[in-house]
Amino acid sequence: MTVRYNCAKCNDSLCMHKVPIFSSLDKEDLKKIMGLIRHHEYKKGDILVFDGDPMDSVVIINEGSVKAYKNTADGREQILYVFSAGDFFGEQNLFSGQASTFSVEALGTVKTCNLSRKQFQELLYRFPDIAVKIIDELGNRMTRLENTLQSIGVRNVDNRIGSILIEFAEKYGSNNDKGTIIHLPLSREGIANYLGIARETVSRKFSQLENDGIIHSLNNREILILDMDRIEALAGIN
Amino acid sequence: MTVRYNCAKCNDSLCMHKVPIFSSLDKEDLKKIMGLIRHHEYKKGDILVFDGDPMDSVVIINEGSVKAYKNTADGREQILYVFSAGDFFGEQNLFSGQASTFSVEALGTVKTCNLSRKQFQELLYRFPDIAVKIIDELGNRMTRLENTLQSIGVRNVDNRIGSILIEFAEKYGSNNDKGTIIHLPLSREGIANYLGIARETVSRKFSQLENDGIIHSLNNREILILDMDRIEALAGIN
DNA sequence: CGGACCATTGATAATTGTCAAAATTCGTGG
DNA sequence: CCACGAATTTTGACAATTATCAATGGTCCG
Repeated sequence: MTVRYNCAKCNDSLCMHKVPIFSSLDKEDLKKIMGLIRHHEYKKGDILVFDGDPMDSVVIINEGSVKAYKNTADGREQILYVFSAGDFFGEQNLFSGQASTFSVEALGTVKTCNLSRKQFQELLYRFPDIAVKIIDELGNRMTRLENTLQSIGVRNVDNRIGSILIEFAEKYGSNNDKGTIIHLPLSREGIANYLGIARETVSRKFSQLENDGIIHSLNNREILILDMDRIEALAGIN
Repeated sequence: MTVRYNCAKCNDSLCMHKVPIFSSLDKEDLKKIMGLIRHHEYKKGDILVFDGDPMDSVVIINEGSVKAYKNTADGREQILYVFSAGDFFGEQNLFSGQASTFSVEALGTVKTCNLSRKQFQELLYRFPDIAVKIIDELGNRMTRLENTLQSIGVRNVDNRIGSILIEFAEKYGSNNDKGTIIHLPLSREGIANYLGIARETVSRKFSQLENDGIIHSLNNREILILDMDRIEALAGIN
């Protein structure tokens, strides 16, 4: 289920390098930290953390992506974040030692770098810049969460669909002579659970966009954005 | 509109004392910080910060409460937080120097302690404990935001009404031989904008709860919870 | 006391959720 | 590489919920 592995890329400092919170450190310092890291590999569907589990380490995504979500008693799922390479989680409960407030599941093959809580704390005291970077990153994440909350709270379904397409285009899109191809990290159901709507509604809205010539669905995981301007209009000015 | 005032309570260190992020400092350090603080007073309806304004200071609520919210282009409002005494905001943009990502409005008479961004940064480097406290507090706030997101995303309106009553009971409630009296910080419209539903729906749900003998509305800003168990059942187990 | 503001109620319409079935896509094994 | 079964997605019909509009009633504060 979870596999320890030796990451060649990590050994030459590359993996940590692309993690923003460590970006201010020099090669020497990075090497020291490197020794503290435990690598793990997960495959699609593996659960990295269960909501309510004690968190004893900070997990940095090195490759692949994961969803962080909460379940209601009756089984409905709300996705809070989609984390990709360079993102981290588990820092919330770093000092209080509280249990995780969400579950985390691999959306495909995922490689992580794990630092124990204690080691991470020591780093914070040794390198004050890291603490500052973390506050900064938490601020960014909070801003994203606030935007999602606004989106679900007051914006209509068309707006939300538009917004998620723009978000995914920026994170998972590649340009092409026809438009932008997005490799979706989530299934239709995942998108629905991210936007707080029903799976079928996502299908219907996508079909409608396809009829209007705004997008073209290549397969279940890839869509081509033909008219980004109209997607932006759909999302509403943010 | 905004008044500078001299806070007797602050001068004997009490105001800072109840701010969690400064709680680890001793009296001497507190006194030094005290000198850096600028006090402001606002009255109901005053806007402390506009969404998009540059933020040059961290604001700590000393008395009263405020709402932090975002507006869509068509004027709909989503309330993100209700901050009360001891809470702070403006730290998100501390290092990046970014503009505020929400507006903040006084819900009644509000007194604040303001620290300039530069002064606050210096404090962080001088007292590493403060940085740790802030990361901790940001973690808490994020957890609250995640819960709100889940609530609006997947929980039905009854659940949300139950949840907000519990939240307000904890923060603004006082016990009584009949039950718990809540002094609501928000109007019906405010509650609606916090829960992502229409004003009229809040009225209807409250009326229904009153008919069922679960609550009793004393006036526009005070309700008496008669049966907390059934409120908890309404909210669903969290 | 009066006027402004806020809250409630009713009727209706619009949107989305739910359930069921068909169609498509995906992945595995031959 | 194809075929098959499983999983996912799409579509349709209908029901349920909530938003909206409009009018009335209540509350607060000078």
